Amino acid sequence: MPPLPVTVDSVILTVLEGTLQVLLVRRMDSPFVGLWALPGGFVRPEEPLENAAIRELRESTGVDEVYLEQLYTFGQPQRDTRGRVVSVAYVALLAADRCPIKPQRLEAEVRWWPVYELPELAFDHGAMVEMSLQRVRTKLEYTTIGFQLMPEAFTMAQLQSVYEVILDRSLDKRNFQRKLSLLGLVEPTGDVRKEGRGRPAQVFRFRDVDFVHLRERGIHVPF
Amino acid sequence: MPPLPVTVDSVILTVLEGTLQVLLVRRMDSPFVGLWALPGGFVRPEEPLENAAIRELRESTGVDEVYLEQLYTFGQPQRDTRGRVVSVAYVALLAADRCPIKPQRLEAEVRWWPVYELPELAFDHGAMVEMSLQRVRTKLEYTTIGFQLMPEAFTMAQLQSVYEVILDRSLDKRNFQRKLSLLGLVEPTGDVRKEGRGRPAQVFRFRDVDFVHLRERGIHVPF
DNA sequence: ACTATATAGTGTGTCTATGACACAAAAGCA
DNA sequence: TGCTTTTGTGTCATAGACACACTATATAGT
Repeated sequence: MPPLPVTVDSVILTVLEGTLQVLLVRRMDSPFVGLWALPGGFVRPEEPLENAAIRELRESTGVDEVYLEQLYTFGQPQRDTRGRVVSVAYVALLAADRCPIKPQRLEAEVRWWPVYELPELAFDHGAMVEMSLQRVRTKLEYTTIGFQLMPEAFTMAQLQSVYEVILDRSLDKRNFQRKLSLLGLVEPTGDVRKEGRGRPAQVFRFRDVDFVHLRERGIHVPF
Repeated sequence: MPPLPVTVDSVILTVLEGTLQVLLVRRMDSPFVGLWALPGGFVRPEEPLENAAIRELRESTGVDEVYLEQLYTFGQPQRDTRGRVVSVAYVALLAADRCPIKPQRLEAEVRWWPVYELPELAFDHGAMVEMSLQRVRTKLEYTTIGFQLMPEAFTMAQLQSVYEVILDRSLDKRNFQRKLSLLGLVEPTGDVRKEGRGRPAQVFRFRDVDFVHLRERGIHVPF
């Protein structure tokens, strides 16, 4: 049976400027020249799939050591107009403060796009982004992946805002905090943070909590 | 970039004789000659991945039109000793009464194996089965995939037994029925079924309920 | 310094879901 | 007829979910 070209494509998400954003690169080659696409590329002969995703991630963002999860494999014969290519899609979550790519000008070749205002995407990359959003929203409810998007130290308001941005709805402050302290996932560092006006906020960090425990404890995190 | 051979492998599950069983085929060729493996094969050049899974399913069981879901893509370079092969794994759920393959003698080349008493498996197929069990157990809690394993008409005891077999624990009869009727997923056909001794049981069928509703309604089905 | 404004922090009450639990009804069999 | 097997049914106690409003502490402007 003839072998098939295999690529990886990564949906790299971050929360920046109060919205969920995805990293896109502008295509320089045919097909879809000039359109925006997910960063990705061919898998090398002796390279594990995940390593390929990590490599592409490093090439496009300069970062590794991020949360990375396989999303789905897209294999429709017509998804690439040049010929059949099978693509294994990954989702990566990146804390904004660890990311060297700044919110950029519209002319740039690599930039963050708010997921609710995406341009037309090449290939089936729109479907990949859609699926990644569903996955992240769902996992936000029974895992701690949300933490991947936070800096080491943060305030409750920041954390809640990340949840709200991803879930695309507002949450009740008191219920949010109650739940979180009930879970014992965070602890105060002792510091407070003054950000312009308003009462200073306590600063928290994450405690090392086993990722899996949440589901085992039957805990649901949409507040 | 050199292309890679791509295969699909299917974890085909059913509930038979009171246990969850998976369909395995005995390997005739190298490597792993004589070991048991998941049914699978190479993806054809113009064939969508899912179609390849359906084709293999039909070839090994004689059935199509089953619940089929992509599980994960396995791409470690060393997973096949002959050379690198990327495998897209699928999970299929098959109602026992729709399946022509009967529980078979040990010598057969294709047979059901109880998932808790598996032989050594070829390649990384053991990991695939493990992952499929986790997936199915999880989805049992917030979707209606369990229904895929039932015949059209069934009793409450049968339905509960399927849930118990998959979750590998016993459930409370009253709580199970309360939840189920609360969800409005089943309706009595009006018939009763006499099975040997004991009071006859009401027969139910599934109502057409949108698959997605369960999660939207925040419903949890572990009883 | 006083006031206006902005943000942080905190508790209660209601409702619904969950889980534990036991006995009567209807059939077959001896 | 009575013994066995399987079905069918309700309550209560507990925990989690959700809705909801005011006080505390800082800055900015006058």
